[in-house]
Amino acid sequence: MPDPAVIPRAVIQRMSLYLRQLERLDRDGVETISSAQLGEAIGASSAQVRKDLDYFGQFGQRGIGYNVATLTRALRSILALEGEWRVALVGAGNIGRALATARILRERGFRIVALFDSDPRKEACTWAGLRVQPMGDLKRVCREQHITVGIIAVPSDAAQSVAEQLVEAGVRGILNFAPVRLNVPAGVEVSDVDLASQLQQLAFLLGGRRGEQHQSVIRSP
Amino acid sequence: MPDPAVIPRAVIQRMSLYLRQLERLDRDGVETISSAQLGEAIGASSAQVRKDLDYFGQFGQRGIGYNVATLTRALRSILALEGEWRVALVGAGNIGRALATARILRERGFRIVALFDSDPRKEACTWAGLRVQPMGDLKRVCREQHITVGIIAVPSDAAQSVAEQLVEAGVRGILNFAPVRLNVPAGVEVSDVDLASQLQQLAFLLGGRRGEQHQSVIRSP
DNA sequence: TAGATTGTTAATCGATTAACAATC
DNA sequence: TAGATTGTTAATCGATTAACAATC
Repeated sequence: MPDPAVIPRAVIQRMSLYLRQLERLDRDGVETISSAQLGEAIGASSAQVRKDLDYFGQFGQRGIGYNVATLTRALRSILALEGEWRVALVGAGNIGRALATARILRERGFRIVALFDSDPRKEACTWAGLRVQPMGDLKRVCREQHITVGIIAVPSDAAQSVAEQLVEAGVRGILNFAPVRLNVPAGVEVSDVDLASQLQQLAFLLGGRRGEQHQSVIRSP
Repeated sequence: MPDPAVIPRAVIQRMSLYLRQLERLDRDGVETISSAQLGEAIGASSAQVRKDLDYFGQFGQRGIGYNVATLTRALRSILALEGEWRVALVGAGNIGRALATARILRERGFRIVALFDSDPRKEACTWAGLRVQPMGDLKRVCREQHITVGIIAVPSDAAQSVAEQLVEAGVRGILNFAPVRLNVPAGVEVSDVDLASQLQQLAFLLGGRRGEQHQSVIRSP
């Protein structure tokens, strides 16, 4: 088992994918799975799976594989997903509404418990049973509600300020939809969702191909 | 200049971040930028910036730096962003509506030109001037409209089928919001948006810290 | 026992950083 | 010229894969 202090981001990312797969298997009543099968499901090699798990301990039985229920519980514990994370969502725009209404986050352990927007006209809105609150209340509400995760879904030029207010309010993890790099103090974690960047990467991979009529630039191979 | 056939995904990702920064600088009237400044802006080293650009050619002037306008145009061309990519959005749910209504994608070169949903009741809807169309029309419309990129915003169990229909309709790049791994033929590129996974990674990084009262699991250091 | 599969080390592969000659 | 900064190679670092003894 390697030094647990230095676990690569890529490993953590795969851990969450393993967990998702394991939860599915568990629901389907599968009892045992091998590293080869688990890897196959998420697009990794069996060696990769075993190495990843090795960062955290020994979970399998030689000759047999891994017990799905046991490993599921272990990964939930490792990823700190026992219990529920309480989330504040800032920005009552299109994305904000989609996230507040969607149940996928709740099902995976993240519960949005407060909405904020700087526009007073938005305060009339109630989404998924939550009233949109003014930014001035952010600090107090986050403290009262024991909120430790924030989602930033505001325009780019407001994002840094919102990040600072969230950190000031005790938030330690931020999911950021604004296409800017946030400056946060050490100990605060930021994860960016950058859809335009992802689409641009797709564009590169597709090269000049955009339908016969509209072809314009073709990368040399 | 290294072999251009094998460009790491990480390089492409940074290229799109460089471009975003350059577009901002260009708008602000900045004429020249060094690799150190450009790296600083996106959180990379100057060597990294120079190495990344080196995959595609020579764009700078020794002793001076890079001309912002020139480099911006070069990156747009490299990322195949001259002109507009035509996009089909499948799934008229929360996320679908947010994406259809948001203008950020359009501003960055991606135009949603058709919406689809399998639920006939959704066909009454018109978002951002686009009527929701039945899945049966997907193939015909994608062909007619020269659509080469698709966005999947449907429930997990429908995602693979939608992917297949999109590929069948000529789509070559897919942005996938469903938390499943899509199987697509070679030559089709998939980019996943997995918000729950991103939040779970944050949860791990935050360890057991979830507000004093609610602390439950703490990872050993 | 024989076959299967883990845990773990060593080898390989790839990506980042350091360094510096070229040159504006 | 002197200072700055690129383009590019070599050195370092880190992550993935291969291999295999341990063992169910």
